[in-house]
Amino acid sequence: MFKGVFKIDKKIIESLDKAGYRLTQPRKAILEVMKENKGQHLTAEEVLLAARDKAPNIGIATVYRCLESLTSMDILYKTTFDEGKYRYELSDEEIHRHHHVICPACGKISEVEEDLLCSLEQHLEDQGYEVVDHHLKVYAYCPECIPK
Amino acid sequence: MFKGVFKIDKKIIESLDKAGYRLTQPRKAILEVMKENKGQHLTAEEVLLAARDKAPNIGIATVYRCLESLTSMDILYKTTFDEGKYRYELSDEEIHRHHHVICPACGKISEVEEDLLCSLEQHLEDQGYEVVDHHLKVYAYCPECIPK
DNA sequence: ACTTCATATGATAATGATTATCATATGGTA
DNA sequence: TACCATATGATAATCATTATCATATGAAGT
Ligand SMILES: [Mn+2]
Ligand SMILES: [Mn+2]
Ligand SMILES: [Zn+2]
Ligand SMILES: [Zn+2]
Repeated sequence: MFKGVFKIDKKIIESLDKAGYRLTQPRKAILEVMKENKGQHLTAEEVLLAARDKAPNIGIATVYRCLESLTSMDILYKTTFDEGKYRYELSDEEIHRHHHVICPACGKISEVEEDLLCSLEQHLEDQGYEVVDHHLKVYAYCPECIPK
Repeated sequence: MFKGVFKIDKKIIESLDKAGYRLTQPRKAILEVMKENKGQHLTAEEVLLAARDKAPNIGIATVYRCLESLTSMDILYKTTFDEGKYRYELSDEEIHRHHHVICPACGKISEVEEDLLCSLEQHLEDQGYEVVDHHLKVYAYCPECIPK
């Protein structure tokens, strides 16, 4: 098993191990970057720049590959705010993915931790679906931007 | 005002006129294509191919421009199913945008017309937000794909 | 119908994000 | 410490979308 690992959650280390991934320098750097930026939504380019402080030779291809595999094991969330590129953030601990509220005026992104989709999910289950995940973006003027 | 226009909803024609857009052959072709494919989600490329039957010389740049302006006046919805490209469909008549249910097994996309986000929207309004729109994708095994 | 001209178009180049390739490096195991 | 499958970094390739620009075309007015 991996040794000499600090800064990174044991649970994540175990997931990597279980999936047969090595804990390489680039992966360690990226995981640290994502942890240090909890609550933010970073592009691959932003991750690359931040990760270079920890692993100076890391390349963009590695960043993409790593973000992709971490996403596939639910360690990261991959989202888009319709800018033509993806953004990544550390997954929630809980089962339910949080929602995003985007202000059309100032562009600020807020998070909604509450699920509040029960009626929708119940509706689907009544029809024989089995819900596994969801992505909800709400466009809403934030309190500071409400047009008077 | 425009004359000799069949096949396209009067409401849409009026929106175009109000916004100062001309009713050109390419725009007519694209609107017809979108209407003929109601309920489907088309890529720019797919729209191009279908529109060529009606306007043989239409180019991809025009398709992108047109889809963009129609989206900006809410005649079309622009969505993505995380394939690295956008898809377009004719807007709903009602105020509320429908939701998408994507089956992780077969990839089928179903639509949910019911809103069912009342509690979520109420929650936001209680905090001073003013909701204007939302995009909801639910990932759910469809009845045919429920793993036994 | 004919003229006008601002808007729209089509061909094509440019951009930007992501993915593929491949020779080299490295992590975990024995 | 040696081994070798996995991972990496440099770089080219791909693919969707946007920008450019010379030409065409709608709507309005005659
Ligand atoms: Mn978030
Ligand atoms: Mn739809
Ligand atoms: Zn705001
Ligand atoms: Zn299915």
